[in-house]
Amino acid sequence: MQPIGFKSHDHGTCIAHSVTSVQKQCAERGLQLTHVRQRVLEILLAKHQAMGAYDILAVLKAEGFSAQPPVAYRALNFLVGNGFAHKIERLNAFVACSHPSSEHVPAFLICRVCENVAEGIANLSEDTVAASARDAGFIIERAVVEAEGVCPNCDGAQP
Amino acid sequence: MQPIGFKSHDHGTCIAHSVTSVQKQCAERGLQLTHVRQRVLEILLAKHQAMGAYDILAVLKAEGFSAQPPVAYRALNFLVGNGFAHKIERLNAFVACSHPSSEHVPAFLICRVCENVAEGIANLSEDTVAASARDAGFIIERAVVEAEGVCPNCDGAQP
DNA sequence: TGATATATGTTATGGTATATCATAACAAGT
DNA sequence: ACTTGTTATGATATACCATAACATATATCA
Repeated sequence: MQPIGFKSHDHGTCIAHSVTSVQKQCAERGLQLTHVRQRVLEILLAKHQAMGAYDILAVLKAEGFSAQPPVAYRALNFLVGNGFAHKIERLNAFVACSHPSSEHVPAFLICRVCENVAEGIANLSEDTVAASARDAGFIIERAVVEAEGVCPNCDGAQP
Repeated sequence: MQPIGFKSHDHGTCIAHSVTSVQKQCAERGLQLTHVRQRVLEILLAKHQAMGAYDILAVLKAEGFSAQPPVAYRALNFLVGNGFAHKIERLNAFVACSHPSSEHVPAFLICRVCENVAEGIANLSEDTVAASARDAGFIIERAVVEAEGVCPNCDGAQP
């Protein structure tokens, strides 16, 4: 599967499709995609840059939502916990999931110049990581790959 | 290569060997392994659990070092920047590197029960991650794998 | 309806990290 | 000796990230 995020595409339909997909999954799984939760998802979808909780909070505030930190964190925890968004630990920031319909190990390609983020999929089960874990008797429940580097748009433009 | 950290071993010699190795590398590479830096490395080596900067700071303080946050962060940045330690983003914490003599993509196996951490080595270049990056034209400069799960010592003991 | 669970509002606080400015220590050039 | 460059420390303040705790409201279902 291809990472998205470093190619131009139609954000409008991209956002609409993702929201529809998440709504459908919530309905199927008995999850409540409340107003705030959906709005936070949309805010994340509107960028391919990772957003900090306080950035999101600022947007919510401008729209008249209550804007104490827990409001953002609760919505983010809902989205992350159900696979609709991811937290990028390296940046203490969040992104909407690009592949929300399937279980996967996300691999983030983080451009250190423009700070855009693309999400790919890692296949750790065929990596030395899986062998290490097996040898050690360690059971992997969740995993993430975070790679920092330079995206094609910034390569050459800036060192 | 095997992860270490979930097997018992002789910490005393483990620490001594690591410190000697790092001292040697610093000498070769013209890096100054100052008193604080070495002490922080030793503090990290003394555990296989990740330590927060403020945990380290508390130890330093007890030993009479100056104990403002930048003291710990500067030493940690030196160690991380030169490959002698790693930061585990998921925990906002630091561990001494288990393979300080070679460039590698570290893969952390983090036990969510006992919070011990083992370090293995990932081979992303043969993972789908490398293909994704290549397709996207993204140049990976640094990467890390963080896996959360249950270690062999905790499996069965606690759900 | 009433009982239970889930979601939100709000205040306060805890934990992590860095910016900034000042100083020390030492090496190297003039 | 004097200046300059460089690297490491000391110290203060503040920015930034995240959650605890408790009250209130809304949904869901027996």
